[in-house]
Amino acid sequence: MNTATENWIDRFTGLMKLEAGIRDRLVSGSSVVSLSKDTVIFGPDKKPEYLLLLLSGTVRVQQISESGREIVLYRVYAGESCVLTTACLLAYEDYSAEGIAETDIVAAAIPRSVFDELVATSDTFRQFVFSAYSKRITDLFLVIEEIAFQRMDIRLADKLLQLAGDDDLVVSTHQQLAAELGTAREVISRQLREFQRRNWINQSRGQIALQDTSALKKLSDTIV
Amino acid sequence: MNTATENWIDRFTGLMKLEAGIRDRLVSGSSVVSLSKDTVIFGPDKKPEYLLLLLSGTVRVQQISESGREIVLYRVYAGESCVLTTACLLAYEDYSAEGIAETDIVAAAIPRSVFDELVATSDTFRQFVFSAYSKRITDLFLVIEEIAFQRMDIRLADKLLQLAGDDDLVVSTHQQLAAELGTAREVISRQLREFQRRNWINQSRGQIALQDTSALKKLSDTIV
DNA sequence: TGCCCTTCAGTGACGATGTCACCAAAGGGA
DNA sequence: TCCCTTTGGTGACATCGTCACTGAAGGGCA
Repeated sequence: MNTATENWIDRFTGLMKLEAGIRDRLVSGSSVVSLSKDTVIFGPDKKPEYLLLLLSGTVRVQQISESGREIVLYRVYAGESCVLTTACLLAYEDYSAEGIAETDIVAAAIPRSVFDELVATSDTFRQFVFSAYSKRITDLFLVIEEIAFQRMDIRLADKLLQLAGDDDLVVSTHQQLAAELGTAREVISRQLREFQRRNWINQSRGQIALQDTSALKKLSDTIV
Repeated sequence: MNTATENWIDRFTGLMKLEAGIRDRLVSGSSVVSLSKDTVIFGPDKKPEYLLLLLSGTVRVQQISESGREIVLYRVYAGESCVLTTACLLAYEDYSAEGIAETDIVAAAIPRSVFDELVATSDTFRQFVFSAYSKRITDLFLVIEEIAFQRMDIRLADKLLQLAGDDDLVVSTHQQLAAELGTAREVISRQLREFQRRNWINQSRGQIALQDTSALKKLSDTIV
């Protein structure tokens, strides 16, 4: 194990202050794993056995309804933990959500037993875990509020800005954007056509170039 | 403290097997409180300071958007815990949800420090807490799926059956039902008129008598 | 008892969103 | 080059959300 992976703990702000003994236990009790893009990390047919702390890459957590429609619940970025899987570890009932590696990822995998031990012995670790829960649950509340009350044009403008890289380019099909927002492709196509008409974006097959991010930002900040 | 309140722990299936010492600590470190109907237990302006274990009554957890529209996220019933407030205790950021006593309630209140201590020292208690998290999070996933993908008539039929007492009577205004489902009063009024036309219900001011629960049940079981 | 006032429910019109059926264009592979 | 899959476009229509307004029900009070 090289220095880089030994020091992965420092990438997590909540863990930097971990007591030395606990820190060693965390390193010795976990392993650094690599997973390739599109790997299903957990899902209805795949119970998670580890708590993942993401060192690089992103994980997309989404839900698929019986009718086949999808919605993205949240994303886990590097430096964050896939903490809701700990709830899933206990498997109160079937988890209808699934987590997918959106890129190639590297993560520290903590087995259930070590997780348990650390929660019991370290205040700092416990604080880290509950704080991560808090963030996720708050995210879910925001998703509910958005779906229930927000207009689709505002949600789409917001999502485009979120997904755009530094080059103001969103690489995604209309269908994928529809799944992000839990709506139908046609709705996305219509909205994008309107954005295009206003010269806010420039569409081409499978990607959208943002031309006027300030206009999109203004729309996404609209309070209805 | 009388026998009834000393033995409240037995009302929680997850706590019945608690180790004797832990059990004593839980009883001595917490207090049984009574709160009257409509008390705001936690909310944007009121951080929770205790984990509540509900002995009797129900708590409604809802969210209010900036535009004033409401949606009910979930309910906590007797024998369950208001566990998401533990995440709120750490207050990652502002909690936009609020918890309201829907009836007069009696609950065991566990201070943060005791909660922390118990999570650290008892496997059983820790299991209880994470299991409760799991249930709540699963509930939130179901709410998201419903809002995003389910037809309103199906959701309303389902909600009427949930809210009806043994006498098949739902005491609620159209406005309150709209808040339950995160929609507008007019939508509820129109749906109820349709249910009435089919003789499934009988409306009067502020209450709805269910006439044909099997028809409502059949509708609510519809898979789209 | 009669009046007032608040709350609750009904309604039409219309815009926004979701669904369905179908078509057309783009691009990759044989 | 030709197919075939993926992607995106479109009209028609149903459902849902919003707005403005009306009227009915019931409680309080003189």
